[in-house]
Amino acid sequence: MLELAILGLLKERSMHGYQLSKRLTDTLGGFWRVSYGSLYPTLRRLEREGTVEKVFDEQQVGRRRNVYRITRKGEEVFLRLLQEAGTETSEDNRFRIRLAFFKYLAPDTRIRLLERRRAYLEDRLAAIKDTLRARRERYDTYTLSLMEHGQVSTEQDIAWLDGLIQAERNRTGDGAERPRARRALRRKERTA
Amino acid sequence: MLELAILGLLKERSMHGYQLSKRLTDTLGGFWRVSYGSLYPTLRRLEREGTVEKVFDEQQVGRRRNVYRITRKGEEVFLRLLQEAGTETSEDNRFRIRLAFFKYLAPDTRIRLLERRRAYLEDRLAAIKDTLRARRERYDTYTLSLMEHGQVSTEQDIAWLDGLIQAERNRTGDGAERPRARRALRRKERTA
DNA sequence: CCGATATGTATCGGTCCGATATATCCGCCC
DNA sequence: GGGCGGATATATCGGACCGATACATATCGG
Repeated sequence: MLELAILGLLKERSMHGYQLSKRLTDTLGGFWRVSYGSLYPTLRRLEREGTVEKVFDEQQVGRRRNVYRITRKGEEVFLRLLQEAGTETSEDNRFRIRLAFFKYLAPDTRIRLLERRRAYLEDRLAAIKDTLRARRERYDTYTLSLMEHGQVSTEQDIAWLDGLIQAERNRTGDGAERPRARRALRRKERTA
Repeated sequence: MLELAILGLLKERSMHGYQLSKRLTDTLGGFWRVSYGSLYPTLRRLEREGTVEKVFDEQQVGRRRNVYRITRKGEEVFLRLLQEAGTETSEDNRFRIRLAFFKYLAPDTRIRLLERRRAYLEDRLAAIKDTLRARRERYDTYTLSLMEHGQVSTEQDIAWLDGLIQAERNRTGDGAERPRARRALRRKERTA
């Protein structure tokens, strides 16, 4: 995840670690605060792997800083990472990061990723509804409120995604192709 | 976090690892899927620390299972963990878990935690608004949509919290004490 | 000029994740 | 009855990421 974010930001312009952390914290609006304990080791790992490289600051005025630049290989890795989406818990944040770099993707890839995310959230929503329907009486007020809030939030996230998908379709001017109802991905059986 | 969740569930009734994971995944509605890679090692750690202990299944019919019971010390640790709230990123999930065990807290402690969480979200909201006001033109459509969605979601989370706080006040019948505007916690300067 | 704050890099221990291995039990269908 | 798929159950491994902290240097207000 961090790798994707770093490469994406360096694609815009070369930066050093501290700038990366600032930029990232801003964009994600507090949903993810990058930790130096992951950032600096990751930067060195990426350098070792050849996806980023140090920019030599000849004059070296002022404070010491390691400015990094993305390499050709890094660009390739970035585009590959950007397109593959998983179904893990951490995908919540990963999707946000992905979206922040959507401009680098082709419109149909964008739509594919948005619909994939939508299907995932539909799954989550169905799971919550199942639990609420089948075992509602088992939970206390607070847990219930938690689950109901989770349901509402998820519904609103889906609505937001629908807006993005619609905007994407309008942008391409492709209004003829009607969206098909997609089969849910990896539907979890919660009715055990 | 996992420690709090395990102790909380074991407080209700003794369980083995697999049951814990099921129960947890249900309650958190897909926002957090407990990994066995954390669950089993943590259970053993807790046993080592003496907050849980194995229940001896004398007959040992059927499949092998390790049933755990919470100890007296575990109860104490649980109540302590439940009350202390931080400001880390992981607090998003931690708060959800905390809320799931709110019934074990005194009403005024509940209100304190809810207001603390509210203040934290207000901070986050202010940070997002700051960024949007000061650097709106710097971001592309997708990043902007991301941040605006973050804003809306946070606002709705706050409204949800307000509902919970209000319900709590009504429950105690203490309608006389008017809520004071709380100073925000650790307000981040984003206007650099 | 001094102290507080911001900038900048680095490391440590620890928690948690995701994948995978292994084994047993149960229901079902042929 | 025999076998097969799926649910139950525990365990481990490498790695990602976190939170705290240390340690510098620059900047700015008073």
